[in-house]
Amino acid sequence: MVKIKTDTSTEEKILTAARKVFITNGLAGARMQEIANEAGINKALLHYYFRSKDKLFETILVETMQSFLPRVNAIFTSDLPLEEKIPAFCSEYIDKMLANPFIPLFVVNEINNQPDDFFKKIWGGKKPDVSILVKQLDAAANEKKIRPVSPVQLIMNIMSMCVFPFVAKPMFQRVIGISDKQFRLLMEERKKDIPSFIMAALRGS
Amino acid sequence: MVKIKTDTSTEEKILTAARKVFITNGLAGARMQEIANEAGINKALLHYYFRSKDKLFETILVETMQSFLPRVNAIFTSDLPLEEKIPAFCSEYIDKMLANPFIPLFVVNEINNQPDDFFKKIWGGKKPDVSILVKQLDAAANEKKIRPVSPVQLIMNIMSMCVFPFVAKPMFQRVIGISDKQFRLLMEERKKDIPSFIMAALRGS
DNA sequence: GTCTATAACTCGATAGAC
DNA sequence: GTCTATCGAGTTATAGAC
Repeated sequence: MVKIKTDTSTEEKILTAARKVFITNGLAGARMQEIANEAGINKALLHYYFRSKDKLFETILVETMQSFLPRVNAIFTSDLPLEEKIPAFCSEYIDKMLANPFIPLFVVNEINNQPDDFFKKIWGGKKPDVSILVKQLDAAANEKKIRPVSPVQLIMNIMSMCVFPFVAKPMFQRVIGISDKQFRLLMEERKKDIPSFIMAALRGS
Repeated sequence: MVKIKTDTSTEEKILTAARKVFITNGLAGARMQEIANEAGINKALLHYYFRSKDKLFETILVETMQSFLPRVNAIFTSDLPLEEKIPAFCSEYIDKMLANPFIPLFVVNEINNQPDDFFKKIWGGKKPDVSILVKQLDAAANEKKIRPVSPVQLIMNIMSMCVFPFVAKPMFQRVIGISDKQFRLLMEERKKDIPSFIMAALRGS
């Protein structure tokens, strides 16, 4: 009789615990002991399942990113018109981060610690294709639908407005004095506010 | 004869070294040995001047923020008109980060690790006053100079666009394929591009 | 104040019983 | 597969000579 894999297998318990600890503390800050406690097992078992701390970390990292990027990338490189693509992108991105609020900081740290390793693991050699967006912006500018705009600056602006509030959440919460719940509502609003802000900037003078 | 304090006193050497190591590696990633090497002294002296690693770190943190915030805050809470305030804010902010490119990531990590401690040390109880900006936006909207806009969303947008590119620099560099020098030029451009992007969004439909 | 030497401790990893 | 016990490398911190 084949053993049915359950969500509470030891391996799953370890992964769940490791996800939590690595994502909140980073690689250097995480402790194997803490992961073991969180999983309700002992340190030795961690090494039995995943040879080393580094290997366990890499597992979490790759798994996390692969749950995050594909859909966002698909929207970004699609041929949806700008007025649909930008809202779709923001909405998908913000939803993913609302569901996994610690990932942005985690990723930002990895990006800065081991950039080449990181992108090799995530993109596997080929990077996101921005050429479609560039063509769209050119075309829209030619038709006078928007003013001419640097694609690079635009990409930076969109990503910044979507991601940064999550990375700096504790600061914004203290400046404007809001709870976690209110923060979530604010981010929900931003799924619409960011696109309309951007479209206004693109059309404006 | 009174000893003149020079920039190369042992204490200064330690602070310079600690700044570099802590800012690039964070508290957990930093090694006292590395700081000692960087300063050209031995580990014992670090403890002689600053009792512990934590104390040394706190010194760096507070010093860093106090070199960073006052001018930015002054602009933010000034009564400059919007068309001047926003460019001044972006310009000052980006200049500071160009001069200290690792600070944004450093700060973002501190914000997330010990938010209450952090803001107590930095703001000492009172937080930045956003009321002036709120009034300015209201007034401008009443005079039909800009469309009505949520101050909170606007503040998030401005800060995000200024800070996030520094935090995610390695990613942007790889996506658009640029060197450190080109990145710097891009950020110089943004000192103008962000304000014009924002003003266009504020005026637009 | 500055150094060398080393104590005290943290933490990842392994050995070996069950 | 899972546990207890422990090793050993790496680090912070201190003792004590100069």
